[in-house]
Amino acid sequence: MHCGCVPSSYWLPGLAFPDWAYKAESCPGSRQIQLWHFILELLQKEEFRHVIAWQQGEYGEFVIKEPDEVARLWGRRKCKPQMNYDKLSRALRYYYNKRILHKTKGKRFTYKFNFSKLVFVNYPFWDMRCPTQPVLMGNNICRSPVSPPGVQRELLQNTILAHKLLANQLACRRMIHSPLDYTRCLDRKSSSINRESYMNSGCHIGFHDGSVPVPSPPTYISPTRFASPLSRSFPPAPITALSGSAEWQLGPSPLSHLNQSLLSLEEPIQNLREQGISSHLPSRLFSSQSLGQLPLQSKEALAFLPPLSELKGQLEICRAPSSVKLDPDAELRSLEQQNVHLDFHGTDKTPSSPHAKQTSQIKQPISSNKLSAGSSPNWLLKPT
DNA sequence: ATCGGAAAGT
DNA sequence: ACTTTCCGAT
Repeated sequence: MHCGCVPSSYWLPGLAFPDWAYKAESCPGSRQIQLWHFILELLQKEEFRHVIAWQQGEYGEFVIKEPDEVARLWGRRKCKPQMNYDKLSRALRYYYNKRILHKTKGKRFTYKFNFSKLVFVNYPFWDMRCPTQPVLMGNNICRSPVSPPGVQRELLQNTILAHKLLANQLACRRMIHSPLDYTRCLDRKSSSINRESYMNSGCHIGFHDGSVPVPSPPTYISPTRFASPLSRSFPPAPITALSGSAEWQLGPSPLSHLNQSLLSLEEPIQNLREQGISSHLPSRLFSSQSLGQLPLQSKEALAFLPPLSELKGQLEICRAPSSVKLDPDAELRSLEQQNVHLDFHGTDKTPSSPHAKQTSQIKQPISSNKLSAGSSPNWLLKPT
């Protein structure tokens, strides 16, 4: 990776890293690559399979097959010729407390990523096709016939966390910029976007089509409040509701945060429906109650988000003033009372009436539980 | 091999 | 902050 501070994220087939993860030594001002980025990078490349590889069957677990070689590669990258596995492993051990990695006890040179942490701060969209090799989801989110046999809990959790992240990002409308804005800011400094903060934001969301790397992701959501990849607190700050002028303070619990993020998503989604451009939108918001034994609060409600291809439009709508007022308390109560299930297939071909209240979306439970444990959810299928 | 304290480096 | 370096303990 060169280091001309290029706008694009670094795109490998299936995995994007934020730019700052690829700072080269000669690029002043940007960050050094971190070891776990480097590890992920190696894991992603075929040519290092014999050196380091994902452990089949255990999501996020990897084996360092040739410790000395990995250390050598790491030392080369960091210009530390004296690097060895003893030192490298010390660095890995520092990740334990940061919840980035943990050791798989009893297995030599085997570690495991805590992806649930990583995902929602850095990798918002993971493909669910390959349980052991996380892949960025993109435009194909609605195209691929994705129905992993027995979706692993962590993957599902990651996806949910990713949705949390995006929900929160959507809620932070003032932090969202279009790629157009960004292109402009590359050419001139007159843009309102601070380029440096953009580059350091650490969370560029983009597309890839599933088979070839996309040179330039068409959509960015950035900068985010999650500038630090390891920022402890999620969410770190109050979000701003999209709907009205009222600022919703985050409650103390993740549940209330999530509900608020969910609620703030409802209106833009509803608006999209009313404009008849909702082909990819979820027809329901759902709660993880329908998701089996996820290690999540059972009442956590989630928004099934549209593909990124519609995000921009959605964001435009986010900026539009709203006539509909949300009542957070009432919505929260409603969510708690209702066991709302997700209807994966039901495309809302018929746009809701322009005067429909968005509360109607979440007050209609779907009878079948389509994400019960053990089933093969096809919630990434494009509704046609 | 693995762990984690300590200190020093960037 | 994130290692790198060193090292005694397990």
